[in-house]
Amino acid sequence: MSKFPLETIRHSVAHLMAAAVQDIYPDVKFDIGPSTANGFYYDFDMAHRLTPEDLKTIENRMKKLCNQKLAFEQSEMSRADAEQMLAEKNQTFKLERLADIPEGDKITFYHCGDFIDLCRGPHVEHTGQTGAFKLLNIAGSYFRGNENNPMLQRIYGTAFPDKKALNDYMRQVEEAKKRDHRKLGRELDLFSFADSVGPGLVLWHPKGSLIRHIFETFWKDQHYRNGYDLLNTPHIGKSELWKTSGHLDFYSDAMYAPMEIDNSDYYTKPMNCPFHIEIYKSKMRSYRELPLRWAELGTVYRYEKSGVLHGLLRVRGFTQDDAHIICSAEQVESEIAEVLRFSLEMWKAFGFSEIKAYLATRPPKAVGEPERWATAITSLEKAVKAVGLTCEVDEGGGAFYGPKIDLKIKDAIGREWQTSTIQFDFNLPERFDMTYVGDDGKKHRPYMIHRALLGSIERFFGILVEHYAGAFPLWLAPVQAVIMPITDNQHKFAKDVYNKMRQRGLRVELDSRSESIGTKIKDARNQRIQYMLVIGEREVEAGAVAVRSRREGQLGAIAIDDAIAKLEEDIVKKI
RNA sequence: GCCCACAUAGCUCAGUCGGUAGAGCACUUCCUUGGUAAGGAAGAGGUCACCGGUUCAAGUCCGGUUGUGGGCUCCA
Repeated sequence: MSKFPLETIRHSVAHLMAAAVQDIYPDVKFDIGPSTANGFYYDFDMAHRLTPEDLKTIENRMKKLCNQKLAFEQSEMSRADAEQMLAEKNQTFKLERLADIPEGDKITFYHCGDFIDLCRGPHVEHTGQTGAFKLLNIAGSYFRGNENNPMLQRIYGTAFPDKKALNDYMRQVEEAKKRDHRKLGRELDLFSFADSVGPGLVLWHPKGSLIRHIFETFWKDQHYRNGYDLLNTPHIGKSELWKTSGHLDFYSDAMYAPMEIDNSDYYTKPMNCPFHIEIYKSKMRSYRELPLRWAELGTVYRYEKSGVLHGLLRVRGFTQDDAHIICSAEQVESEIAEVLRFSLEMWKAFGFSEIKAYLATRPPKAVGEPERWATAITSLEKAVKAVGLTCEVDEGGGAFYGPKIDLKIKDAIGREWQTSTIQFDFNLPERFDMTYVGDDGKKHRPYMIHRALLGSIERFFGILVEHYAGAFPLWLAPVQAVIMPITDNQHKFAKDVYNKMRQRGLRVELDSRSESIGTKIKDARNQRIQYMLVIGEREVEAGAVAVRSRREGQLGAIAIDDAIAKLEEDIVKKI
């Protein structure tokens, strides 16, 4: 064990890496090199374009510096001296960073061999104490994260107190790679993309479509039971609709170009809200109708920048599990609480129970009366407390049109995903002049809440694949059982079992290939099939199947009806 | 969109110094009829992402385009 905190080790290794880079590329200009949740990085600017092979070279140089046990020494400097030194070294990025340090704060440098860095520390004592480290990859990164600034070269790495901890981490990274939904999507034949169709446009294969169908049906059913009504709206709408909604003014960069039909411009929808609002406006509304809870699995298209597309997690055509709640001021609080309760219930059904809330409040530039914001934020806070969620507050982080709560869920290997969002909208009710008649006979402006629980079906599906590592619980599995006759003599019996199970609505396959039972088992395992039903001479005689379960292993011969009952029980229990 | 890398059979990948394409798995056919993670043989499968350039000759070198990956930025 090291006597230094992990962040100190990682930050020191970042310096060590910078020292090695300076040795090899003397013209390098430095930006910053902090520790991160999983390691560290350092940003450089230099003439040489780094390649993956360079990482080995840099790593070797780092190891040499480790052996020299060079001390990390702190020194303090006046602002003027610091400026002069950095200017002499032509460290322009460091000069800007120096200017960020508030007047009156101490200005400290750390020396390590020939490398000097503006840094508040702390560091380990010498380069022999830097633990076990590894450089991982090279990336581009804008100075200060601003795309108008020059792009720097970033090297990511990680470090741990000892070799074992590093190896454990690398194994965990491997595990995450094994679960990658893009890899599993191909192996399990769930979905694909085609160059000829276009980037970010998902092709759902039969098995992926089946899983999707199963949870969409569940979603619709749950919504109906929980007081929602279901809507269907078109995929395109006229420009005047998007002008009224403000999308053309504020969001057109992310919209697909219009198509002209009968002298009107039609746009594919980037959001469902305007259509739901038009349904609201199709007749005069009374306070007696409120709250309205309208849900739709609405497919939208957005022009996401090419560099951000990522498997199913970031696409250009996707289906939001959208809903809009239109209600009066008095109803806001209970409606929000109900949405949160419903979200948690939904996530639990899909095997997620660790959930955190993030509340975002009024930004400097915002629409809507301050009292409305205050009401909304108070009701969000109360609702989070009522369901017992831990909550972080992002002051001023809300959208200009209203405050929001986002939920983050933790998956099977501890990664957090931002999924559900519950947002107030003080903008669209104004723009579309939504009203209802109150008990006073006067027109009132309703509150409008957007919410998506799963986020997008595509993204949710990707998360689900990685959460279960492709081994879906029985109620979601596209294939619940494979029936495997050992020889051709059992084919007729196997076919009967297959028909019987299929008639019961079980999703079964019959593997009648002329392959060994070992091969059939191997293939079914690779497909993450939960139940393998082997039929040999003995089973035919007994009217049974030899059950092998993904979770429970060999269960021996079980009578057909009992096996069916067992599967049906698992489906109900959602395991 | 920006930086860097990559693109060879359905998949995973070889392909040396520029000389006209390879393996394993998958697929098809035949043999095999077996007891819980790979039985055997044969066959078919390629505009080496696309467009252009250099060259007697390009999968290989150069430029562009498209797509993918790792990041950045973005996600009112």
